[in-house]
Formats: sequence, structure tokens, C-alpha cells
Amino acid sequence: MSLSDDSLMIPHAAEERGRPTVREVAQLAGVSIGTVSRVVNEIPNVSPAVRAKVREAIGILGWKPSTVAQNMRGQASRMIGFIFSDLENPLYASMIKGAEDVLTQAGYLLVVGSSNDRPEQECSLIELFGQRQADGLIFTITDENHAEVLDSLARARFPVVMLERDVNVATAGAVTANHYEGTLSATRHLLDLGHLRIALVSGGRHNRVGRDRLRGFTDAYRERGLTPSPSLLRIDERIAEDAFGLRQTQILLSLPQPPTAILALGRHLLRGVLSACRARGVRIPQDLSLITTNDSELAELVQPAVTVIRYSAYELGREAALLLLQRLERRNDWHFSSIQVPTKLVLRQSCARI
Amino acid sequence: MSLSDDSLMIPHAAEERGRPTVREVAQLAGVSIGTVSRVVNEIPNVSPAVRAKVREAIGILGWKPSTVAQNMRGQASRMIGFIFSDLENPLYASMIKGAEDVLTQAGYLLVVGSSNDRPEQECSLIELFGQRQADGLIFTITDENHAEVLDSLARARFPVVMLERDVNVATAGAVTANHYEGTLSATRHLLDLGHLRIALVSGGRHNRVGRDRLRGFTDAYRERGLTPSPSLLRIDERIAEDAFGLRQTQILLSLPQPPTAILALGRHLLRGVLSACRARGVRIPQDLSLITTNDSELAELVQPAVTVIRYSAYELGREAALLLLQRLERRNDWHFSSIQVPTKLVLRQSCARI
DNA sequence: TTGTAAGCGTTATCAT
DNA sequence: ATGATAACGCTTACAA
Repeated sequence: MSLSDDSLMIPHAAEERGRPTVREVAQLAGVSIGTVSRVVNEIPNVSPAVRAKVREAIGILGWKPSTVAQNMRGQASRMIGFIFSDLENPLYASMIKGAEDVLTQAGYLLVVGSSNDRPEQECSLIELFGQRQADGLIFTITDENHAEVLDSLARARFPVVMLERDVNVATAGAVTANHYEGTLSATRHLLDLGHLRIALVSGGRHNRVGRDRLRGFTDAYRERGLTPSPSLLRIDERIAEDAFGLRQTQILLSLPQPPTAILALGRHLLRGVLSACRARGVRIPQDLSLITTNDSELAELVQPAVTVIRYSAYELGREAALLLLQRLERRNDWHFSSIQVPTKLVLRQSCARI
Repeated sequence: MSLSDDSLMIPHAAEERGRPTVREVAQLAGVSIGTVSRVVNEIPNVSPAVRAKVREAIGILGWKPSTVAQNMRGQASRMIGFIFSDLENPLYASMIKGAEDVLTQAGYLLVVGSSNDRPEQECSLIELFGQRQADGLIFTITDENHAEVLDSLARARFPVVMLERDVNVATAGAVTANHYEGTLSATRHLLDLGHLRIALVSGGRHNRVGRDRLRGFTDAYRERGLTPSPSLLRIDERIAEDAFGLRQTQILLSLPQPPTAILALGRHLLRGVLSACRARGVRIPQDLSLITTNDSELAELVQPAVTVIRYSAYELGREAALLLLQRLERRNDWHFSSIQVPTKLVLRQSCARI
């Protein structure tokens, strides 16, 4: 008597308005919780009659298994982290979209975290993803050599794919745009037009993108037995700052021997370059040739339209996600693999023969 | 004997390389698991000596409590979902950033999901967030009247804040830019310049943004005892399509009585409008005045620079997150609240007196 | 002050 | 084919 009273009160009563649980489903269907689990997980040995009853009860209660409880049982969380510096950079937005499209398709959820270029933030995000049992991580590390971040990464229990970065961690794969080829062909193009004083405005050597660009630039010169002028190398870690493009262009235009062409490689540089040129009355392409990256509405529609090195950030994100999924499937052979996404020189009206 | 053998084998051995657990920490510190928990959760009654011992053990093992297990105990997951249509739309990117900045600060993690404007996808994301015990949701619903999505929303066990949308769900708060005022003042500006044939290119009436804009537009006319010409109202649900701005402008310019000004209100419209004008040799602002929204590098740097209705999408995201946090704190009074973020008319060179 | 044990909602291993 | 039960890692009420 009192037993049955208790068992009527104790179970997670429907009127408690909490989410339904397997137990309630089992009770309603008149079966055990094991059977319910077998039904939802499509395990063979269940009679069709019972299967139907359980399905009905599930429908009535609107029950969905709790992902949290499933994770407790050691299942994959189907959650992927994505750490990048700044969402307002349209390149990252596109990468995330590319990754998200692939991951959603595969039943994963994407968890984003901005580092704002702060390594400490990167560390704590990596830890956080670990605590939450993320299954994998896509990451654009700020400083490829930051010891603590690399440490967190090495300790991580999930596979990592680096986007646009090169890092000395055994378990990490990498996906990058081919900035070397892109810069090489852009520089060749300017040299072909007779330019000898070409300025390179770009990020520094602290990450792969900057290094590849510098290498492409100097290699194009070297091919013709030339050397770029050091004073025209405007390479700096502070490229992320808003006024970087403007300031560097002002400096270049004030040089005793100003450049005849500028290669402005980096986010939001175009804006500053154009402002500086207009302020000084420098005409493009008559006085100065210009190539930037990546492609944008601004580059396309400003007059004259600007020649750009174009690559698909969306594709970059896609490839990173695909590589990660591949590692997630066969957990054993995480042999290092590196994928390159092509770049393309899109010719417009901002370059002229000298 | 056999008992002690068993208890020596069973515990999660350190050499198993799994994540450490409370039990291992407790064992190493020579205390009980309850004590470990009390130390990490800063519960008062623990002696300093024990506290120190436990802290040391935690440090040695590098233990962090599993968020998953904590959630099982009914704790908040500190996970917020964000559903929007398209990450490549810089407005959403900024909103997400605004939200993320606030939420990270408060110890929450942001989980993103793109709907690509598909209500079914929205439904399944809402369900998914429920299954994963998200604590809250920021949402830009595609169709404010879609019954199934509204249903999922009503069933959801977490508070929801709508961004740029108006929805008839009791538990939902709302944050919007003041598109009514923005459009009103832009239209007034054009009327002040003597324009009578102003075209409105905008999204349809299926969401709040489109309706507010239309209302602002017609109210500005009404103030002067005028009525907008129906043929100049280019309002359509397919605004998200890439060529929408181009096509609508072509139509407008082909009219027997073409407009003397265009109000192009929506993402990526500027590009198409400019292309159409250039193709036809229509000069801005001599032949046609133009106002768009939101502000962008393109609007700022194209020549002539384009007058825009500006508002901060970042601020919109921030406000949404703040409203959500407020609801998360006092779970009781979810009385409906609605926040408006201001808009501002930024005058540039694309409008002329007629 | 500290230890013990129940329980969160699943899945999986036993029996039956 | 199905039911009972242990286990996942943690928090917390209760006992000591």
C-alpha cells in the first residue's frame, strides 16, 4: 500500500513539467527502460508490437533523449569548437559558414569562440572545449609559437585542424590558402608591367600567411635576378589595427622614391590605401598600381575596380571541417596532413604599365 | 583479499589516460570525493589544510570538473544558442560578435546555427538546443508567422530573445533597430530635397523590419499630405537573392516615369543598384539620388559616397545578450520586453536637390 | 569538518 | 525478446 503510494509520488511526475525521461516513456508504454533505449537506438532484437508501443509513447510525451546524459555514457558530444580572432572579419565569417555547412550535415554542432588575438583567451577556450567534451577543434591560432597555447593544444583530447596557420603539434592537420602562389603571380604581374618599385604591405612573419606572402614576393623578384627594396617592405604584426593600411600608405607615398605599385595583402587594407591615395591626389592606376586581397564588393565596385588575389574563405572552412571529420572517423592515423586551397589573380583596372 | 584486489583494479587507473575524475583527485589528496567537490565549489566549511591538499592534487592531475556531468546534476549548461539565416551577412556576423562578447564575459558559450532561411532547419535547431539543454536562445526567425517554428518556440524550456523580429510568443523578448525612425528621416530628407517620385526597394511584410520601413516611408509622405506611388514600391520577399537589387533597379529605371530617388534598404542592395545605374549611364546624384542601409566600406568609399541609414548590428547583438542574461538571472518575470537600438542618417554625396 | 551515498538520464551487460 | 541493474562523473543532503 504505502509502497505503491510512494512509487506513484516519486517518479518524475508529468505535472512537474520537467522534460520527460526514458523512465516515463517506459512506464507509459508498459515496458522497461532498457527496451525503450533499444527501440530508439534501433537495436535489432525488439518485437514489432513492443516497438510500436514504445514509439507511440515517445510520440505522446514528445521525448528526446538528453544529449547530456548520452555524453555521460561516453558518447561523442558531436560538438566542434571553432576559435578565431574576429567574427567581424568577413573572411572568418565565411570560413565558419563553410565549416558549419559541412558539420551540420554530419550532425555536429559548431561552438564559436573569439580570441580577439589574445593567447590567454585561446588557452581558456581550449580548456573549456575540453571540459565540455568537444569532439574536435578548428583553430586559427594568433601566435604560432606561443608556448602555452601549444601546450594546451598538445594536452587536448580531440583532433585539431589549423586554419591558415602552421603549427608544430603532431596531432594537428592544416588547411591554408595558397598565399605563396597568389603573391608570386601578383608580383610577377606587376613586374611584367614594368614596375620595379613595388611595395608590400602585409602582416608579419609570426604566422604562415605572412611568411608565404613574403616568400612569394621575393621569389618573383629573384626569378628576374632582382631584389625588392627593403624600404618598400611594410611588414608588421599590427596589421589588424584599423589604421594600418592608411598609415603605411602615407609612409610609402612620402618616401623620397615612392613605389610605383602597392601590393596590399590583408583584411581592410584597401580602405586605408584608397583613403591615403585620394587625400594626396594620387591617381590609380596612372600614378600608382594596386593589388589587394581578398576580393570584396569594395574592390569590385570602386572606380577604378581593383585587381585582387581571390580565394574562397568558405572553401577553406569547408576543407577544414572535412579534414576534421575524417580524423574523427578513424581516430588512429592522425598522420599530419596539409591541404592547400588555390588562389586566383582577378585582373581589373587598378594596374597599368609603367 | 579478493575485495581489496578488486578495488585496486576497478578504479579509473591513471595509466588509462582518460581524463582524471574527482575520484582520482580524492584518492591522491587522501580525502573523499565530497570534499573535493566542496573545495572546487568554494563551499565554506573546509579546513585550510585539506583545501590546500586538494588544490595540490587538482594541480598535479590537471583535473577540471566535467561540464557534462555537472549538467546531469541539473546545473545550467551555460550554453546559449544563436539561430540566424546567414553568417556571410556581415550584419549577422556583427550581431553574433556583440552577443558573444557579452556572453563570454558572463561565462557562457555561444553555439551557432544557420537556418539558411529554412523554417524546418529552425525547428530542428530549436529541438537540438533543447536536447542539449541550452540555457537560452537568440533568434532571428525567418517567417514570423510560421506555425511549427512558433510551436517549437513555445515548447522550449529556455528563454528566447528575438533579434530584428516581432513574434507572438509570450516568453520571448525582442531587440530591434529603429527602422521606422531611420526610414522616416531618410524619406523626409529626400522629400526636403524636392523629390516626389521616391522608390522604396526593401524586403516584404513578413517580418518586422520590412513593415517598419514601409510604415516609416508612407508616414513621411503622409506628413506632407502626399502618397507614395505604388509602382515605386519594390517590396518583395526575395530580397535575400543576390540579383534582387540589380533587377529592381533595372525595372525602376525602365519605368515610363522613373523615380528621381531610390531608397534601397537591405543587405547587398547597393551593389546591384550601382551596377544597374552604371550600365545605363545614370549618374548619381545628378540623375538619381540614393540612400541605402546599413553603412559599409563600399558606401563610404565608392564615388560619390553614399548616404546611409546607419545602426550598430554589434549593439543589437549586445543588447540581445544582455536581455537574455537578465532573463536567465530572474527566471520568474519574463514579462515581455522590447528594446530599440537607434538609427542615424549619415549624409554623404549621393543625394541632390531636384 | 568530513565521509557516505543517492541520484541526474542514459547505455550496455547481465540474467531471465 | 525483455527486464533488472550497474556505470558514467558530478553535487548535495545527511550521517558521523
